[in-house]
Amino acid sequence: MCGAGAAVRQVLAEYGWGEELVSFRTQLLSWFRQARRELPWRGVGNPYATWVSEIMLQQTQVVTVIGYFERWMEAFPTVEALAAADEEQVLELWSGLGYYRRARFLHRAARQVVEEHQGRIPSTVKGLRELPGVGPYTAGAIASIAYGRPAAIVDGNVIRVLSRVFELRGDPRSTENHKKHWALAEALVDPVSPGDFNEALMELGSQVCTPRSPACLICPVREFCAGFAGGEPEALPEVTRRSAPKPMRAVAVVVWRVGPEGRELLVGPRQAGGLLAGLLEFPTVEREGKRWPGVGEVASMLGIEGEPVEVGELTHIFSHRRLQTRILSLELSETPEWSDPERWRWLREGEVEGAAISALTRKILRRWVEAEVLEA
DNA sequence: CATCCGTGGCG
DNA sequence: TCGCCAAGGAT
Repeated sequence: MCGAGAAVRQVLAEYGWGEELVSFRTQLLSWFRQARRELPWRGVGNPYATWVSEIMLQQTQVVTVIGYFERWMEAFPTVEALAAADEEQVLELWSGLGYYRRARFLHRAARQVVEEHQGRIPSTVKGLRELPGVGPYTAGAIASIAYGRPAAIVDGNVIRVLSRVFELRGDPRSTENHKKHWALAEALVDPVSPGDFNEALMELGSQVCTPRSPACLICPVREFCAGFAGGEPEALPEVTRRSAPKPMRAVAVVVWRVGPEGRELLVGPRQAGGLLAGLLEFPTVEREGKRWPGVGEVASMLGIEGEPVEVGELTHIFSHRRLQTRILSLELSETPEWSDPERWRWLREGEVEGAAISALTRKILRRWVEAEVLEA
C-alpha cells in the first residue's frame, strides 16, 4: 500500500476507526447523490464558475449567492471578461453581497490568471493559493470540485460535522483542533470522487447536521457519529462567544439638486482600506463610540452651507460594528465650490440603486425617497 | 494569533 | 431585540 493510505489509517485509528472509512464514504456519497440541490454552479464543468461561486460563498449562504452568481456570470462569462472589466463595474455586481474585498481580490486574481497563466485557472492547491482571496478552503474546493483532485476542505459545515462525528471538544479555531480537522478531512476525502465527497460533507452540514437542532434521525452517517452516540450532538462544536459589535455614530446628508432629467444625488467613494472601502456613499461623517458628529462637520467637509432637513435615523449592524446613522436631506439650488471637488459626483436618482453602494447606503436611499415622496 | 471585513435570516 | 451563524482570507 502507499504511504498516504497508511497515514490515513493512522489518523483515523486514533479515533477507533478501521473499516468504517469505506462505509462512511459510500453512505455519504449515496445520500448526496439523491439529496443534492440543483445549483447554478453545480455540474457546469467550468473552473471559472466554480471559482466565482466559491468566493461568493465565503461566509455567505447559498440562497443569497444564487442571484449574484447568475448576474455575475451574465456580465463576466469568462475570466478574460472579468479581467477586462473596471473595478467600479465589478463592485456594482457585488453591491449588497458584503465583504467587498472578495470582489477586488477576485478581479485582481482574474488579471493575474490572464497575464501569468494564459487564462487557465490553476488546478493544484499550491497554484490556486497563489491567487489573492484563495485560502486553504477555497483552493481545496476548486481543486476537488472543478478538477477532481483529492484535496481536502474544512469550512464551517465540515468543522461542525467532524466535531460531532469524532466528538472533538474545545474551541474548533484553536491551533490544535484546527490541525485535527484538516487531518481528518484529508483522511476522509474520497480519492475517486473528491469533489462530490466535499460537497456532500458541506451539504450534510447545511441540510442535516445543522447548528441548533441536527436531524440525526435522517442522517446517513449517524451510525459513525460519536456525538450522536453521546446524546448531545447539538452541544458540538464548542464555539466561543463572539464579542458584541462596538457602537458607532454617523450623520449622512443626501445632497440633491434638480437637473434636466430630474433629481440628482451627490455621492463619493469611501476611503480605501477600511469598512466598505471604495464603495460610493452619500457625504457622511462617522465616528467610533456613542457621541453624534455635529451637522456642521458634514457641511464643512463638503464646503457648503444650507439648512438640512432631518429625514430619519436607522441602525445598521456590521460584523463587528453597530452603526446608528442620522439621515439629513439638503437641496442645493446652485452648485457650490466644493472643498474637495475631485471626490464628489452627481448621479441621477434612478442610477443610485444600481451603483457600487453598500446595503447601508441603499437603506439610506430608500428612507430618503420615502421622506421626499411624503413631502412632495 | 486576534482582529478586521457585510449581510440577511432565524429562533 | 438580540445573538448566532453562513461554502473564509488577509494582515
